[in-house]
Amino acid sequence: MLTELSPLTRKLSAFVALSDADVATLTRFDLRRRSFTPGHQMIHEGQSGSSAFVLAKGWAFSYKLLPDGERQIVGFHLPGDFLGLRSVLFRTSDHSIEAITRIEASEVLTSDILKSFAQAPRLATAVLWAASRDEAMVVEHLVNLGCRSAEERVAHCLLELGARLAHLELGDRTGYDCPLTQYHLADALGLSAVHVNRVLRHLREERLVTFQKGRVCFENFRRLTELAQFDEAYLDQDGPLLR
Amino acid sequence: MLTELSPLTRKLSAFVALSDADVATLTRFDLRRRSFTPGHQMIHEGQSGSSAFVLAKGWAFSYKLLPDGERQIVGFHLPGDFLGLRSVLFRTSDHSIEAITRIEASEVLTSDILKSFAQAPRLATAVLWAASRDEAMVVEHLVNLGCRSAEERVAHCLLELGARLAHLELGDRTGYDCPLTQYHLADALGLSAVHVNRVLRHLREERLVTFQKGRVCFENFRRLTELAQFDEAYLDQDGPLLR
DNA sequence: CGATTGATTGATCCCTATCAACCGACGTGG
DNA sequence: CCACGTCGGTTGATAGGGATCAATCAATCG
Repeated sequence: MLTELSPLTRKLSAFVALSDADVATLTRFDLRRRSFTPGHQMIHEGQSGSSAFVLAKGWAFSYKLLPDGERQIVGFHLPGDFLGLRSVLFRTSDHSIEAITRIEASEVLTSDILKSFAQAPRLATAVLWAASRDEAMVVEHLVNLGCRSAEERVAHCLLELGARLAHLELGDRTGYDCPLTQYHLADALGLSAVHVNRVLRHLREERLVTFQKGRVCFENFRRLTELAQFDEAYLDQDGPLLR
Repeated sequence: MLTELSPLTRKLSAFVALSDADVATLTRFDLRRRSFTPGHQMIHEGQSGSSAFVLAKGWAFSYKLLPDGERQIVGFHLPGDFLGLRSVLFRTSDHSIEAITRIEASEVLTSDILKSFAQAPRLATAVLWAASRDEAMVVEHLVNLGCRSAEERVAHCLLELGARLAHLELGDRTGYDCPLTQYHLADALGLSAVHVNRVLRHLREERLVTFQKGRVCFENFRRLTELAQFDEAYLDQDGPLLR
């Protein structure tokens, strides 16, 4: 059965045991299927009245631009992720989201979300949980920038993506396909692209990871995890709180 | 009337128009009043079964510790803030919270929260909104570390605290009382305490801000805002989405 | 085929960490 | 009441990590 559920349903089920009615409501989130080409701006900072999306296939990233042109990538988004929830709750979006690969996603209207909360309180809890999990990822990202060296940051980022993809069965401990450029990594990690390149070379020379031609290969998962002080606790919370 | 409402109620009212029943439910969050002394650990990372708090008076901060002893301060908390919501939703806390000043707070049990969601769906939406606002602050913090220089970071941090305190009428454009040490700033901004000191001296010499003896004084609010590229949009969202 | 995008490497510079020392304020205990 | 330890703030000297500037190269593409 699980294979027939949408990625979002699967994700939320990990938190609360959803009733059939809840699942039905969620299923309604999955109509209005759309697809986007690489580079498409799905959500614009400052835009009001934008809707949210549930990512079904492909990679995206959310970011903020500063007046001086600097770009900070806040996070990368993978299938199952809820995109632009904040843009809907606040009426005007405080960040932008861009497609990296070709993307398939379901558009979710503000009214869908608010109505479903009124009808299905368990679902509201589940969405709050999912939002909290996203916040936990941003927090870990913050720790990454605040406490770690360039090398540790790159390692941590590659490991986090690996762990998230593994949950989706899109990768394993040997590696995964990764459509990011070194510029993406640089803007996510607060480094220059030139330095990201050097760091990747060093990690390769140390036989820890390689990231070439769209593929990340873990050469020494153990040592890499130690180097990055990577602890995936923040990614998979232990089972349903609400039964 | 507003003055009789708890800080949390006031905050959530800014988003959804709460019914009397909702307000009553929230009022129940405000029993179990407790107080803590400076330095008290209100929430421990890794601890399970901890409860959440609504901060009524005083300052606190949440942080994460890395295995190597580095500390990243994730955010500072002011009256009205919901502390440890994530610790409750995930069963085990992924961060710690420590009191900076003497604190008064109301303890909120997990069961209170979950029950209230079932009874008052609007309230669930309001809490989700509040959580999203917190996430927006973490995101801005991330941008701070990723894109700004030491000087800009310090300026931005002092401005953000000023704006938040102004909303609470605990400060204005001239300045505010600030119980932070330079070590707090350092750990929040990914800098060394020594460097924070130098930056503060420089900002003082440039007649932009002073931070001495527990008081922040804005000397040139305009120029400081420009320097920090500070835009308070992420702090106050425009009025109720749900009426 | 020229143009663009992403990866790569080298040289140089500067911002910030680190180490070290010192000061004043405060609290505590002999 | 003074000695002492601690904590927060301050300043100086030095070192290093990462930015910046510049050039080259491979792959892709209209």
